[in-house]
Amino acid sequence: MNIVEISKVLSNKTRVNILKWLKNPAENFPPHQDIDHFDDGVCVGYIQDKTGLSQSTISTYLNSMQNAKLVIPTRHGKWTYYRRNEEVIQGYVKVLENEL
Amino acid sequence: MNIVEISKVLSNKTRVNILKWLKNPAENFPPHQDIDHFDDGVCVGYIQDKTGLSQSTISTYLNSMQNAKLVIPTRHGKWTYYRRNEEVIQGYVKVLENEL
DNA sequence: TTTACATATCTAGAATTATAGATATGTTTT
DNA sequence: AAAACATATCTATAATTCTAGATATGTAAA
Repeated sequence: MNIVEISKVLSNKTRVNILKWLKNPAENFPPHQDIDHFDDGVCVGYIQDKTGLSQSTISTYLNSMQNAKLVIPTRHGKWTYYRRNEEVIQGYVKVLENEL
Repeated sequence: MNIVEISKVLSNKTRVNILKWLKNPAENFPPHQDIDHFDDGVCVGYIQDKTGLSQSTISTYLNSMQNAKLVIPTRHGKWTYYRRNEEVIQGYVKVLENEL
């Protein structure tokens, strides 16, 4: 749980939005075809479409979010699905509450 | 209350430390001479000494923290004292709790 | 009213982050 | 096995942040 590293992730509007969108995938993304639920999160392509940024940029963003343990990737066939890591996200808020 | 702007402040170890130190000035800084309490916070010089960074850097940091409304400056003679803005700090944690 | 002092602002170079095109990797389909 | 597809990584440039020295401003002391 690294305040500085997580704050760096949150210091970008798009990355904050991605986290928010992932709270409610069904509301923010089209349904997946190969998988009829969002249990493992949302595929990179949908996230990219929603942001309008390039594929490599979004992949880089998701990688930094994964390094900070804010999201968890799961591979299904050729897709990678990302979902929130609620434990870490809530833990971060708690740490701020206590330490900040 | 801007998540991105405040996160930028928190994405630097020194700035996070300054906020933490200001929670308990009497424990983290020497007593002031012109003022015998810490009601208005801590003067820039003490903060600078504690960090070991240059005067201009600390002044810049404090300015960014003030812009984000995380700290409140008060001038006494030739000194400027900075204290935490608890309302905004707690408010930020609440916003994260709800929105993130 | 100079001088000294505390802090703020200006300026500039170094370091980091943002962003995307090109390419690589792994998977599925044909 | 080749082609198509989704994502990751590499490479490079633009933009931003970091940091400090120099300078300016405001206040107090001599």
